[in-house]
Amino acid sequence: MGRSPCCDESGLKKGPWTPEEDDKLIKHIQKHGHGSWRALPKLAGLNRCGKSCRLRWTNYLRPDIKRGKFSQEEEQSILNLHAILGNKWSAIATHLPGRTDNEIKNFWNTHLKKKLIQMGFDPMTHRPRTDIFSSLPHLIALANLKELIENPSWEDQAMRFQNEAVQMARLNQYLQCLLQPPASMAASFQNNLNTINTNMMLNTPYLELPTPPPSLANYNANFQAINDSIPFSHMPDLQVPCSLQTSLNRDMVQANSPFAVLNQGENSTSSPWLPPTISPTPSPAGAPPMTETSNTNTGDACSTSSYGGAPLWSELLDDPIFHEIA
DNA sequence: AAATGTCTCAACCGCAAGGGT
DNA sequence: GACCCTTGCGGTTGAGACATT
Repeated sequence: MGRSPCCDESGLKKGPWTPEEDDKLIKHIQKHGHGSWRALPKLAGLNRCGKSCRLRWTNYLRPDIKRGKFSQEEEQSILNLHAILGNKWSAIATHLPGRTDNEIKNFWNTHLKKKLIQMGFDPMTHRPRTDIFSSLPHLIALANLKELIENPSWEDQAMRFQNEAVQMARLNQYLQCLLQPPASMAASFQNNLNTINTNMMLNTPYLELPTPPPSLANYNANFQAINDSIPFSHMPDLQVPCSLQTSLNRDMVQANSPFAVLNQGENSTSSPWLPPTISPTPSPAGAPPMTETSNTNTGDACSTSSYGGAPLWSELLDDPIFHEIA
């Protein structure tokens, strides 16, 4: 495994290490320490560059390296630390005894990053992605709602999430239709989406929340099971059903909704995503929050009445265009 | 069973920081 | 201050393993 030699200008060997080379390196370091990495290869009788030796030692041969799968706790730690430190792999590694920065980086790139993306989170900021197309996972969750309600078994849900890619394509198509003329329909959809998101998020006594359909309790339990199966408890809102919509809206509310005042009243200084005492990595300047875009597009001023309306789950699901495509 | 696609992760590359002269 | 050398870090690559068709 590993990268193949790309050049051999200096006559030094590159590429995967043999057991003999490993043995030489280990014995030399055990006896003399690594000293100058540049000088080490000659002293150890290795036809390698010092850099290669250092990498092999620090990432693979060091005796205190813990190998094998990452535990749930380690995974959780990486997520938490990455939310604070960003791609500072060496800094993250210092908090995970026995794990190397390279190993953590690989684990992040192959597992954790994908998970976050699938759940609609920006892997760099750990915040919900706010442009409409990158929020498709949120919408997919909505698209799954009806079937989830009718089909509460875990196996079926798992199957459905595996088909996410197909549904994303369909939903994309659906959105394309909606965002084209007639503008009234697009505006209606966007308005519905805003309202759905807000209703799902604002678990607050200040608002009159819509009454959920009777089968929603099943749905909530199912969603909880899904959330429980994915170790993202560092994001507090993932503990509740419809977490994806919830988090999306938290962003929305914090940014510019009329309910920002309510939100600030509870926790005026710290981000809900990060520990309060540590400054997060600044988010890159990105697209404006969803509501800003949508409000501009639809002319909806985010009035209080629009947030206190009837439940709109069914309105989305009953949309004939959605069913025509899906 | 073979072909093809996808995933994993060890190892490489280039750059930057820090220290010495 | 300028230059050189060494070390460390983060991004990327690609062979091999594994899964799917």
